Amino acid sequence: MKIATFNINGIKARGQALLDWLDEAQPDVALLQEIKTVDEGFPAEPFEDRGYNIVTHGQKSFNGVAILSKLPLEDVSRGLPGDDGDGQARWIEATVVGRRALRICGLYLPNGNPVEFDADGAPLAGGKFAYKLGWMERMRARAAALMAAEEPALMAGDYNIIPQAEDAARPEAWRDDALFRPESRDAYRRILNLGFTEAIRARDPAPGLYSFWDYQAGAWAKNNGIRIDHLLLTPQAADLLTGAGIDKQIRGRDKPSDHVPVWVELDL
DNA sequence: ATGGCCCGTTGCACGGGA
Repeated sequence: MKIATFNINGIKARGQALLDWLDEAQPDVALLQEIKTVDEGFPAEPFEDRGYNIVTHGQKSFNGVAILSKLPLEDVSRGLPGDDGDGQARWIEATVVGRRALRICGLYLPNGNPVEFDADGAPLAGGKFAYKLGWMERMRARAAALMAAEEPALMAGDYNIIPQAEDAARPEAWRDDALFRPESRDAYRRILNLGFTEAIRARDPAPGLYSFWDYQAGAWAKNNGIRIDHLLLTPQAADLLTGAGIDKQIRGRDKPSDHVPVWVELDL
């Protein structure tokens, strides 16, 4: 089973590019981020024509996540638990059943910029950096529950986290950015350290693997990229891992997203 | 060396992204 994550930066602007990639890559499951539409605005027909079931958790203009799956999706859950007042659509879960069941979480982790602190040196309450860190603590709680279930599960999406310096072409340029700040990377590692396997690094420890290139300043032409889209697997899912990759070539096409798809193959 | 983009909005500049 091939499972991919792809921040498409707007389903309305990226529909055809997404269809082209689906036709080539043939993922069984695609986790989408930044659909940037309400649920009713998702253009479902061409995806359903290709045999995909679709579940969405959208909102107007910003954010929004979705799951496309050639297998039936069961027990769909929308929103990250832990804050009923959080109106941002950044988390969706479902179970897909192949030879055995796999719980899948699609996520769009907050960017977190600008990084702001109060007079005591704590992340400024109400600010975007504090929202990011709070969201990650809520995610850690959900991740711990997945781990405790001792079943095949994965959490994949746009993490907006550069895990290590080798995940950026120019790490010094990101030093004070919310994607690379020590607080952000520590929060990511607290999740990882629950026992998850990050698929790309598990398969290929080489530096220079990226999943995002900014639209500005010729970043793609210079290969000035960062790796911020990740797939984290529980041990029971990691045992099934047979392949992982990044579809980098997508970034060189007309009207691309600034992210590219990242995928795993699981033997189930 | 520097700066360069793109998406959605009941838009016509701006917020948000990373």
